[in-house]
Amino acid sequence: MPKDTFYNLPEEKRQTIYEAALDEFSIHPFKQASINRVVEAAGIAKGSFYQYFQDKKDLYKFLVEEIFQKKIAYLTPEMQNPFNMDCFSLIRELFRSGVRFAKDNPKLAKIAQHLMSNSEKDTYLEIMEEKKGEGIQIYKMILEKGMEKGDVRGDINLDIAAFFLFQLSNSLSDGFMDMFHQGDEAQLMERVEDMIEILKYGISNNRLESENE
Amino acid sequence: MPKDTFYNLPEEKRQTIYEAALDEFSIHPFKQASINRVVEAAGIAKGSFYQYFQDKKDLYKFLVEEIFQKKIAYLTPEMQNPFNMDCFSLIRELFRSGVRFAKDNPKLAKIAQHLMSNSEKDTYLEIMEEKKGEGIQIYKMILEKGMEKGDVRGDINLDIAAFFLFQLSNSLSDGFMDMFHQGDEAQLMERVEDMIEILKYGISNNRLESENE
Amino acid sequence: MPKDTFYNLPEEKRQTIYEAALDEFSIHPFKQASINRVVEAAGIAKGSFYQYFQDKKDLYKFLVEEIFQKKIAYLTPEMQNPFNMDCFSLIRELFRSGVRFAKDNPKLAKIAQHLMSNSEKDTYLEIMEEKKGEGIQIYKMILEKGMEKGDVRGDINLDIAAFFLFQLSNSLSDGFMDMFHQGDEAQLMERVEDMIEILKYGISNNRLESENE
Amino acid sequence: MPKDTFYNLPEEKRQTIYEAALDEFSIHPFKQASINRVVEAAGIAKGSFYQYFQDKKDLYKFLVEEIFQKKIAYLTPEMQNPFNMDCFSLIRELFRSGVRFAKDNPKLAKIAQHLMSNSEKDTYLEIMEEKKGEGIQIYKMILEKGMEKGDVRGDINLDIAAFFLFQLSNSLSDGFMDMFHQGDEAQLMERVEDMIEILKYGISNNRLESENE
DNA sequence: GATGAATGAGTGTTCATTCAT
DNA sequence: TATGAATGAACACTCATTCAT
Repeated sequence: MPKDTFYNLPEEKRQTIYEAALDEFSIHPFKQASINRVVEAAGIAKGSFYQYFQDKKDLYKFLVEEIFQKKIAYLTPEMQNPFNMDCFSLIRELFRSGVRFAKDNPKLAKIAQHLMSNSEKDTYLEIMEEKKGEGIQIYKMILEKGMEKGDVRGDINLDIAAFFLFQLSNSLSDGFMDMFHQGDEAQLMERVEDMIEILKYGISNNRLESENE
Repeated sequence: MPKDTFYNLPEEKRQTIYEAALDEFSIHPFKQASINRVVEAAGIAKGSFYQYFQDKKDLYKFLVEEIFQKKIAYLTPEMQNPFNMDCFSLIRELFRSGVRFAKDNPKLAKIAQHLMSNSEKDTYLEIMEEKKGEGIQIYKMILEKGMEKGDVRGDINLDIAAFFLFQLSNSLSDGFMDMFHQGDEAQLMERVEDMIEILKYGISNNRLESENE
Repeated sequence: MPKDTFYNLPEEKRQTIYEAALDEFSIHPFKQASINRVVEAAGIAKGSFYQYFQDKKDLYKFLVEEIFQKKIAYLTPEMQNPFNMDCFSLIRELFRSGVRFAKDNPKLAKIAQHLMSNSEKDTYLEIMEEKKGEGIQIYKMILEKGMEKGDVRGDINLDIAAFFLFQLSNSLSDGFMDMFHQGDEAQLMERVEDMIEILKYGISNNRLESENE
Repeated sequence: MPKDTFYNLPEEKRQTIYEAALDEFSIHPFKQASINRVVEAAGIAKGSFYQYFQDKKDLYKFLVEEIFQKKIAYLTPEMQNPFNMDCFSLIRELFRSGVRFAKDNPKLAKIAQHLMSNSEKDTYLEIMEEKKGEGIQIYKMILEKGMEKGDVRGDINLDIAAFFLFQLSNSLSDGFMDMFHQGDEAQLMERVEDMIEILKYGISNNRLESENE
C-alpha cells in the first residue's frame, strides 16, 4: 500500500529504496528495523519516505506483499490446478518451490521468517488480517483431498498432520538452508526428498499393523 | 546470575519483580523488552533494578535458566536413564513433558520460543554458549540409538529426522497449544499421540515397499 | 566532522550551538561535559543535536579542529618558512602567537588545555591519532636546527629542553594569563620576553664556564 | 578529615579501603571516580563508606593530605632549614625529592597530577582553600633568597621564573617519568641535572652580555 | 513532489547519597 | 557500628513522525 508517489518514482530510485528496505528488514525484525537507516541507505530525505509510504508498517506490508507475489511466481505451472495433482507431489512441489524461493530471495525469505516467528505475533496479526486462512489451512485442504483420493491414511489426525507440514514448510528457508548445504540446490532438493520420505512412511522400522495397538 | 541482593529480597518483592519480568519478556523478544516497563510494573526504582541484576541480559539469562530448571523438573523419573528406554517412548515423553511445561508455565514457554525463534539468533548464541550441544543434537543422538536398536529405519536421513523432531518440539508450546484446545491436558496429550503416530508411520496410505522407487 | 545539517543551519543558530558547546567544554573536560547541558543552553532538542553531530566525540573533534585552525591563523606571516628564522625568534613567535590566541579565544584555549592535560590522555589519543607528531617533537626539531646553526649550546639535553618548551607553551593559555595581568596584551608580551630571556641565559648569576664542573 | 570511625578501623581494613581509593582516584579524576567501584573493590558496604567519610570529597581530601604528608617525608634532612642551602641545591633537592616520590608512589603522584591539571580547578580550589599559598609562592621565596645571596641574576622576572619552576616541578611525576626511562632512578636523576643545568645557564650558546640589547 | 530540520519520548545504564535495620 | 536496599536524576544516544519551505 505505498502511495502513488512511490510508484511514480523513476524505476531506479524505487529500486534503491526497495533494496535499502530489504536490507534493513531482513536483518532486523519489524520493531527493530529503523526507518532512519533505510532512508540513509537509500539516500533519500526523511520526509520523502513519508511521501512514499504511510508509515513504517506501510513499508513492511509492501515487502510482505512482495513475498507473496514472488512466492507464487515460484510455483510450477502444473500447480495452477493443484487438485489434479497427486497429494504428495503437490506437497513436494510446495516444498521445492519454497526452497527455490529462499535460495533466490534470501532477504525476502528472512523477512518471511521473522514474520512467522511469532515474536512478531502482534505485527503479524495486524498485517495479516486480510490474508486470513493462509498457512495451515492450505495444507489441511491438501491433505483432505489426499485422503479422499486414498493417498493419505484415513486414520490420522488431519489437523496435526497439517500443523506438521506447516511447521516444516516454515523452517525451509532459514534453519534448513543454514543446516543443509545451502549453496547447492541439488543437495537441498535431495533433502526435500528425505523430508517427504519421512513424512510419508515415518521413521519406524516396523509396519503399521504389527505395531499399532 | 542475579546479584545476591536479588536473592536477599523478601520473597514477595522478588516474586513481584520476577513476574513483571516474565510478563515483559514473554510478550517481547529480548531486544524489544524494556527494563523501564519492568521496573514500572514491579513498582521499583530504576536504580534498584541494577542493584539486583548486572544488566538487561543478566535478567534474561536468569529467566532462561529458570526455563531450563523447570523444564528438567517436568521430565518423568524414568527418563533419568533415557537410553534404557524405547526410542519412541523417549520422544513421546519429551514431547509430553514439553506440553505439560508449556501448560503450567505459559510465559516461560513463550520466552523459550522467542529464544529459539532465530530472529534472536545473536542473543541466543551469546546466552547459550555455555549450554552448547542442546537442541538438535539431542534428537540426533536419540535417533541414532533407535537405529542401532532397530526401532528406527536404517534408510532415513538422520539429520533431517532430527531437524523434524526439533522443529516439532519447539512448536509444542505456543502454536500447538493455541491450536489444540489448550485448556485440556488430556486432549493435548492425545494430540501428542497423533503426532508420534504420524512420525512413526507417516501419512501415506501405502506401504513403503510398494511405493519406494 | 559535524554533519552537513549543522553547516546548513542558519548562521545564528549554528553560532548559538557553537557557543553553548564552547561554554560546556571549556568548563568541563571531555568526559564530564554534558550534551544535555549543551542542548539546554543552546535551546535545541536533544534529537536535534544528534542530527548535527555524530556523537559527543564528534562535537569535541569539531571544537579541537577549530582550535587548530584558529591557532594557525595566529602565526605571523614570517613563520611560514620557520626554518629561515633564528631559533629563538621562532620560539618567541610561537609563544607570542599562543598568548594572542589565548587572549582572543579564552574558551578554546581552555579546551586545548584540558586536552593536553593528560588527565584526558585516552581521549587525547583517540582524537589526535591523525595529528600525530604534534607537540614536543616540533620543539625538538626547532632546537636541533638551532644547535646546527650554533644558536643553541651543543652540550644540553635536547629532549629535556624540548620538554621544557612544551610545558611552558602549554601553560601559556591558562595559568599564565590568570597570573600575569591577563587583560593587557602588552604586558603579557613583556612576560613572554622575560620567559625567553630566562630560557636563553638561565637564572644563574654566574657564567657557565666558571661554574660548570 | 575522615571520621573517627575510619581511624578506629583495624589497620588491615583501613589499608584495604585506602588502596581501593588509591586505585580509583589515580585512574580517574575526581568527578569520574566512582565510590561504587571503591566500595566494591574494598569489599565494604556502601553504607560503611559513609560512616568512615563524610562524602566523596572527604575521601579525596584524605588522599590529598596523604600526598602532602608523604611528599614532605621525601625531603632530605638538610632541607629542614632550607634557607641555609644554596638556592640551586635547594631546587635540585626539591626536584629530586619530587622524582623519588613519584617513583615510589606512582598512584599518589597521578592523583596529584589530576589535581594540578586544572581540569579540576573547581575541585582543586574547594579542597585547597586551606592550603593557599602552596605552590608557586614557595618557588618565588626560594628565588628571592637566591637573589639576595647573589646566586640568582638580579635582572630576571621573579614571577616568571617561579612560574617556570612550578610548571617543571608539576611535570616531574607523569610526563617526565613516562618520557625519561621511568624505571631507572639513576637516569631520572641525571635528567633532573640536565634540567637544572638548563635552568641555570639557559640554552643559548652566546653569553649574556654580547647578546643582550 | 521533495526536502531535511525539529521534536520529545524512549533506550539501557551509572551515580552519590540516605536510612531503616 | 555495620549493613545494603532504595532512590531518582543524570548520562549518551535513537526513534518514528511532522511540517514549513
